[in-house]
Amino acid sequence: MSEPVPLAGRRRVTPEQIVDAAAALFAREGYHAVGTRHIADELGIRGASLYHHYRSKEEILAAICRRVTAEPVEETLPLLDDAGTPGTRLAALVRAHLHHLVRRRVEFLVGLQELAALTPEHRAEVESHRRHYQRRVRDTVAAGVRSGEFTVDDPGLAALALLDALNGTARWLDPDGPRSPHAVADVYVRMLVDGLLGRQG
Amino acid sequence: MSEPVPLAGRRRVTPEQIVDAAAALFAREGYHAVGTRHIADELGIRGASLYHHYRSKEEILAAICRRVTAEPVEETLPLLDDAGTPGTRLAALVRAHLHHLVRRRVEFLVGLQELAALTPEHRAEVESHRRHYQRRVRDTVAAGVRSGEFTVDDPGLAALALLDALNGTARWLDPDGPRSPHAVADVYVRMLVDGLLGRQG
DNA sequence: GTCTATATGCAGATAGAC
DNA sequence: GTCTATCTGCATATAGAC
Repeated sequence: MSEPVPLAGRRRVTPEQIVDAAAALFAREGYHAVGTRHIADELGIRGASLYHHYRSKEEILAAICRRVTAEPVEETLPLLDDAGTPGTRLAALVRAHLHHLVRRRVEFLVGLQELAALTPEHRAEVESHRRHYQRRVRDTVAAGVRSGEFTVDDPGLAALALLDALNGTARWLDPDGPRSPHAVADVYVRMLVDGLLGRQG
Repeated sequence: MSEPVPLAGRRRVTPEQIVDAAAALFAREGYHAVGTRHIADELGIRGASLYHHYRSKEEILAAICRRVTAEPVEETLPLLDDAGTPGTRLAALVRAHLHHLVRRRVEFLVGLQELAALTPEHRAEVESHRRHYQRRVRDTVAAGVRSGEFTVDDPGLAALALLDALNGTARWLDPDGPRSPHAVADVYVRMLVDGLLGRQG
């Protein structure tokens, strides 16, 4: 998130600040509803100045999406290679996944909703990362089924349901709300790993 | 869905056909990415002719959203008033909810993603229906907890997780794919009602 | 109920000064 | 690295003929 963005005044901006400001606007109003001038206003610069940092508005969107698809693969997925049973490893993934969703909430919403606005190349990149993530979760669920730790019928569907439940939190989980993300994570581990996946013991 | 829409040629259209065509386009490309001419092209009429049926593009969007928020409240929610335990009633709701998602798939995706494009009045209407639906599910979960049928810690979070898992299917469930919606519903009832909610017995 | 023609405004993007 | 000025095109919506 870098730092808070001023509302007006002439200044120098970084590519990071542009991505932050654009992500917040895209998440709230939608990519196509937000003009380049709108992004620039938020940063206190003129629309033309954006093009010194990015070659097009779509490149800004792609930067947002890249941030939010590469990170989980690089930072969260390795938890599935740690020691422990599939159940303990997936419990760790659930917590880390929710942590990531809170940290990158607006970027995540943009990446989820604005896929259609990406060029085919950029979209393919995002979808490839997402499929990879989903496949690793599914394989871990399947390992737990084989070892007898889980009791689901279809590891593929279970992985989809688990990830959809996790990702859905981005729409309503408020870090400053009554339920802290940490408390939600505790409940979700029980509901999803113990409940949905049917962890025994 | 009424009937298939021709690709070109001069014809008379109904408000239903406009909504169908617009919903498909909005779901695929996003509300703001689709022009009124684009919708008209799909129907084989001119852009101006749309304004005989709807006063604005946003009214078309509102009609799509109304269709997909009123229906579940009127058709699916009554299942929670039937006889049976909270578990059997929620199992029926899961099946009906998935059935609705398949039948109104594109409209549902639009209603989920384009809330920000609605006028405040139309958005309030949609959100009110949605909150009502969620509240009824939560209350039924809570009833099951009180009766000892379910074992979740937080009925509110459980309802959210359950609905997020259900709604997520709209993004990937393909009626013509390898898993039939009916088969998916069977698995989801087991995972969500027996698993996530911890139904005993 | 659809058409042609058009009003009006803003979109993304570029050129070149400072 | 940001600015002013501007290009070009398409957006939503309306007026009035058929």
